Amino acid sequence: MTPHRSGGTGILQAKGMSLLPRRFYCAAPDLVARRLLGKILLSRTGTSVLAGRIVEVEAYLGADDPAAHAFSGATPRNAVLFGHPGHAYVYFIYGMHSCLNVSCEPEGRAGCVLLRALEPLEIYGGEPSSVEDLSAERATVGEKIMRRNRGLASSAPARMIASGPGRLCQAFGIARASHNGIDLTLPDSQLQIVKDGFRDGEIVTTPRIGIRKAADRALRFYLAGNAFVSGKQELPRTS
DNA sequence: ATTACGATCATCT
DNA sequence: GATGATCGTAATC
Repeated sequence: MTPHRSGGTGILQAKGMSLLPRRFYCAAPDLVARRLLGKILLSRTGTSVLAGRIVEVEAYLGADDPAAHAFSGATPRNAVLFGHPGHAYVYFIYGMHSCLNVSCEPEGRAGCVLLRALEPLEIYGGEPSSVEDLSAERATVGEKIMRRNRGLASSAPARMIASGPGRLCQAFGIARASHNGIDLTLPDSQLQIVKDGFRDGEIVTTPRIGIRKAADRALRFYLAGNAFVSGKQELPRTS
């Protein structure tokens, strides 16, 4: 049983998860990016909890990274990047898509991590009273909501839910107007990142996707072999 | 299987 | 007025 290669939607115990503290984010973006792999993004609304394991990220630096929004200095749009670490930076792009970043570095220094893909998870709040309790209705609510948010049929493969920065925002209902600037480290925050007992396997490093400037820098990171990473599937070698 | 393009808008030149 | 940290569909090989 290799958790990072789990082929489908997993069940997650709410117990045993702990909220990442501010200091987790107070470091260079490439370090924070690697450390975020395997952690869990939570969106808690009044009636539901959406959860996804972070399986793909990109680091964006500050003044020395031409591909970063912070490269040309602070503007109203990117102000969050220059504030305290551990906050959500949400921007709108291509006229259609929202993207979610997590700010890092101490206040005054810009830098962030773009979340590029999640493996959808189900949160189970209490002790399961039976196996049936887990496998039936309650255990599929989160994915149902994500599919509905994405306009996906129940027959669509699960990797269509959140394998891409725009997709994961749509699945979680994340937009700039409602989520930009949220502090991810507060116990009552709608958006949080937590750790559980998950251990990463191998991490793959590649150049970042879809950028023209600084396209050679290897600042994209993902969990090797994970089926929920964006882009075309890596086919297993047969020879 | 791979490539091309349209949608659609906040931000910056 | 152009561009982009994208995605889904259509066209082409």
